[in-house]
Amino acid sequence: MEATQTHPNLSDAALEAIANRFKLMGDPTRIKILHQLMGGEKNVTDLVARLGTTQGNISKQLGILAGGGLVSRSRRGLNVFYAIADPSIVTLCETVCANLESHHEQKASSLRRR
Amino acid sequence: MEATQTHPNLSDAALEAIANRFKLMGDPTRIKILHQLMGGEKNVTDLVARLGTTQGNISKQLGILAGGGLVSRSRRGLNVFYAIADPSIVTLCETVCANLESHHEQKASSLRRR
DNA sequence: CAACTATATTACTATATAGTAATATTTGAA
DNA sequence: TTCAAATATTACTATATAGTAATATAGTTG
Repeated sequence: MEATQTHPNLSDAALEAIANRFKLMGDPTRIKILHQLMGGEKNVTDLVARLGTTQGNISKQLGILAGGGLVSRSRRGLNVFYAIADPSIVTLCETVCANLESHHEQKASSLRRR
Repeated sequence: MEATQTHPNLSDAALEAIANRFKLMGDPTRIKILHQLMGGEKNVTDLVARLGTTQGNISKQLGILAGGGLVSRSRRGLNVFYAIADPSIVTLCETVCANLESHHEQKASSLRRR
């Protein structure tokens, strides 16, 4: 017998759900939206002003994020405010971030080579 | 003055790097490969047997993962063994996993509605 | 109501890429 | 060498989707 596994054994369906979550976060515009929302809820116009793309595209990407349950939507008058619906998003970004930072020196030195 | 921010302020380049990491993990086949590698290093033939796709595709996806620094490659004789090069991958999957699980009851009950 | 603002949707284009089949390369053994 | 096994690469197809421009819808105000 081997040592007990330290990682969960996941079904294909579970793995596909996981991949889908990452996919939602795997687009620059959507990550930038999420990053803005980490500073608090924002309406569409605000996001359009902060990011460099069209209103239609922001609405579209927000729709995709909302569809995946990553952000919540709440209308107040003319405005629709979006907010991060799942705090684990922040954790995920922090984890990746920490990792990218720790590879910086390494990457810089590899660029220095030759 | 507002309270100090609890989230990092990231450059566009950093956000794009983060998105790229998520993108690499945002494909079912690649996540399944990573999941297999969580059980220990595997060679290509082994992965082909475990997952349902062609050898060429597995090699291709492994190349993409290796290019992104997510897996390492080491040849031993005729075999090439791949292993997870970045333990944070496991953390990321666990974080998503925990979250999907906590939404199960909720999702099930919403299906039950009507 | 009409006019206006904010957001969503539609139709479209262009691009990226997952998957496949076939072939090439690499390595070890006879 | 020649052969066989394992892996990588190439050329291709089909599909998904990010982005855009234009239009539609929803809500507000006069």
